[in-house]
Amino acid sequence: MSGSCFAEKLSELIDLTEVEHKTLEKLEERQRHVRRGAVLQRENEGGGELYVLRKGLMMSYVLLHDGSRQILRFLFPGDMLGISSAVYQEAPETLAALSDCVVCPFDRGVLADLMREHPRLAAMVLVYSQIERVALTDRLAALGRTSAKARVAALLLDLRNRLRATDKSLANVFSLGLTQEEVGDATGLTAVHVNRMLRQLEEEQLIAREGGRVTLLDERALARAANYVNRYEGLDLGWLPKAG
Amino acid sequence: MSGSCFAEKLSELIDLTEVEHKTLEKLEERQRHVRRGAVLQRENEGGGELYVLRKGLMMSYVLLHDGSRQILRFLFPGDMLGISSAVYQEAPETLAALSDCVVCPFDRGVLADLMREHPRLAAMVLVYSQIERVALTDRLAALGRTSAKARVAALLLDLRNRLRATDKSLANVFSLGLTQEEVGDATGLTAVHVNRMLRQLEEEQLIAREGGRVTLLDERALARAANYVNRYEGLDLGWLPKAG
DNA sequence: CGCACGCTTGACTTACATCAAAAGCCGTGG
DNA sequence: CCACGGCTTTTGATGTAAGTCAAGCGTGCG
Repeated sequence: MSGSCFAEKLSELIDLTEVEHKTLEKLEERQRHVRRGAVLQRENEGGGELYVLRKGLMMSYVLLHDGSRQILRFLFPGDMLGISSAVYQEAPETLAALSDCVVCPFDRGVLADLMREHPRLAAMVLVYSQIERVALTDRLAALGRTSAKARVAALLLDLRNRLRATDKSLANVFSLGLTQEEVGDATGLTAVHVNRMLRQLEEEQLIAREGGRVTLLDERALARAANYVNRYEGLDLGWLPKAG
Repeated sequence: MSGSCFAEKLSELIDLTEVEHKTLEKLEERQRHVRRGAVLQRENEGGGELYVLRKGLMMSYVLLHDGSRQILRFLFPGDMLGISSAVYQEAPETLAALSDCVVCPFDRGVLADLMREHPRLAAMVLVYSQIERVALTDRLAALGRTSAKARVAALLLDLRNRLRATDKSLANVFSLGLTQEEVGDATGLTAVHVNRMLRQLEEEQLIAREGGRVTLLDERALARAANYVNRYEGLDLGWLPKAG
């Protein structure tokens, strides 16, 4: 087992060579602990570093002029953070920790080195950036065209699926680790309405709740109600450049 | 001037070498004409090819179970299309032409070659994919947290700015080339409500309209109302691998 | 010419927001 | 160990932005 979280994630899709492993370990040489609630990078500030998230749950969000917040994405162990901020002089989004986290900061130059020396890894960075793109378009469609209930259901399904990516043993029960306010900021709803939607899902026997833990009782029906597609399946990587 | 649309777009950000130019021309060796309304690639179908859009206006969209449509993105000359579809066995989105278009199809293998032999171009593909990512998150925030009027205003501003990227002479007047239904499908609104918002923007002297042409009368106020940020500025490319 | 499609406008409905208040829960300090 | 203050969660009453339905109009095109 490698010392790199990112490598571990890549290993699910391709077989890494020894050299590739070594290269990826360079991304995670340094470590930094981030307290729950702390901000790793603030919107409109410069000097964006890149990170690999090693442990914990984070989110990225933007604030609008009226003070409202839109959560753009939840971040899980193995995810690479701050690529978009690295491309801009000023970060387009804030990165904040939802639980105590461990991140590995690395320099943009290291990414450049990686792209120069390891085309296949460069291609994989592009692949993940496309997976994320598709996840964003799914959410865009959800916000633009689906009901409040569907959006909440989709969020529950997606969180569970992404948690499961790091913890295979995870079944239908999990603690979502978000306040209803945060669920609202992710789905474009108010906390009050999120509460009502959760209760409705509960009444319809689609989920159960007790003390912050959620159980998905009827995953099939939930996915139907949410227009949900699991985007972590169905990839095609046959075209990648050869290793080495 | 190069024969490649994509190269032309890249040239705005970096100075391409002779060899890089040659490489990019390979992406646009073949040409295909696409009629207004025609579909280049359909959601959930396989065999996704990649394209560079050379001429015209296209869009990508998804259809939901209830038949409603969410337009994800408008595509302009110089844009690379179908990267996300190339990563999946089945295309996650439909590509359709809003006007008569010319596209240049190329194989995923060509992209792999490019990434292997030209790290700097590979990095630029990643950069554009991040610019697009940020554009999507801006739209996500708009759909989740802003009013109908703001969303319509943001769409008008963005269309004008992106049109101007291909035609520098474009000022404040342009024909948007979209039906109000399409504007609605992009902003998560109904055609009827789009109409009302346009009229309101007109009444407030923010825009003027006549026969499909729109004039932005007060760009500053419009941007403020829309929470709009132009994402085609403020890039930082100092970290790119060296050419060659 | 006439038909289809897009635009416009009005009347009415509805999903979600807002406002408000009470009750649980959780860490902190006396 | 308990009391307190500050978050969350929950629920009800009311408001409103945007959707739905419907009809009339202009216009380009077969």
